[in-house]
Amino acid sequence: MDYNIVEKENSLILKNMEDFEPKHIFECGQAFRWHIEEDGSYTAIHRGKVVNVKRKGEDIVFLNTTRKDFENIWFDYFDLGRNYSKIKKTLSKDPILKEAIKFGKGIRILNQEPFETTISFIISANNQIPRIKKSIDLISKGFGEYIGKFREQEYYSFPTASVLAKADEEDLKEKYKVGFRAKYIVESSKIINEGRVDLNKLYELPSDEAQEILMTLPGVGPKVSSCILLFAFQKTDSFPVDVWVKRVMEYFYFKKDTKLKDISDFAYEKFGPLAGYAQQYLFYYARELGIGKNK
DNA sequence: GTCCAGGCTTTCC
DNA sequence: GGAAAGCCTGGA
Repeated sequence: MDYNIVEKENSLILKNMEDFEPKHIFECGQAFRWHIEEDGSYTAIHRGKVVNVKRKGEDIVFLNTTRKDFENIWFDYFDLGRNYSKIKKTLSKDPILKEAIKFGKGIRILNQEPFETTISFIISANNQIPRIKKSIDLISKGFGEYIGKFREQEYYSFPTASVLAKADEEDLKEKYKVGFRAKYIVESSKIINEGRVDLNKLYELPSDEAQEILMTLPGVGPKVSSCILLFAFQKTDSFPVDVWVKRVMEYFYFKKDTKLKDISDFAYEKFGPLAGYAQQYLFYYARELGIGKNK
């Protein structure tokens, strides 16, 4: 995408950023490692760096970073090489997506780290967002490395597979609040650490083959693997169906109770390689409006 | 092979 | 008391 970047003392400013809304990006459920500040800005952590982003009029302001880190890390993380106006234009041909996009027009799909994303979405199963965030923060603090402070808040990296492979299940369960998912976390970390599943290989594979491999990990089923594919591997044809997406799809498209597999098949037929983006707009829309909750 | 019920930790509403 | 970004197991 084309954008104008301006450097000031300790900040970078991206001028006229229409397709970038920090609230939409961080609160559309794709990421858990962010902190909302009192001024409404968001502080995120990725690849050992901490950045703060905020909308200011037509611009987006990045704090606590450098031009070099922006180019090497944040450009990719925020998916700035992609033209979201074009994606939204295509999806808006569908009247329901058109409405959904109005609510989440500043959504971008982040490119997150594979291992962290895998464990995070194992934790997400049958769980609630505040608690998911809490567990991930505790795990980072307990097993990760100290990175630095920003506005009195300390930030830690997410641990590696070799570290989590040695974690104690009872500890994870009780002190880190992951409950029954503890054994999935340790077992999956072991499998990845020993190279029985090579996450880096998944970038090159088509979505269905990559999904099959991910689903050999304990705690990883259809929904969790779809999230990992979409949020870490840029498999944008992946369409995770959670309770919210199920509700919103049934409410608008099917008008009846529908099986998860039928919903994701339908979405792939309808949206093809843009299915993943469609899912994010629909998810945000459904949650913001509480669609289908009282039926 | 597919489908489905029940169980799972704990928090939040 | 029920639901929560579901998965696993066992049985039909």
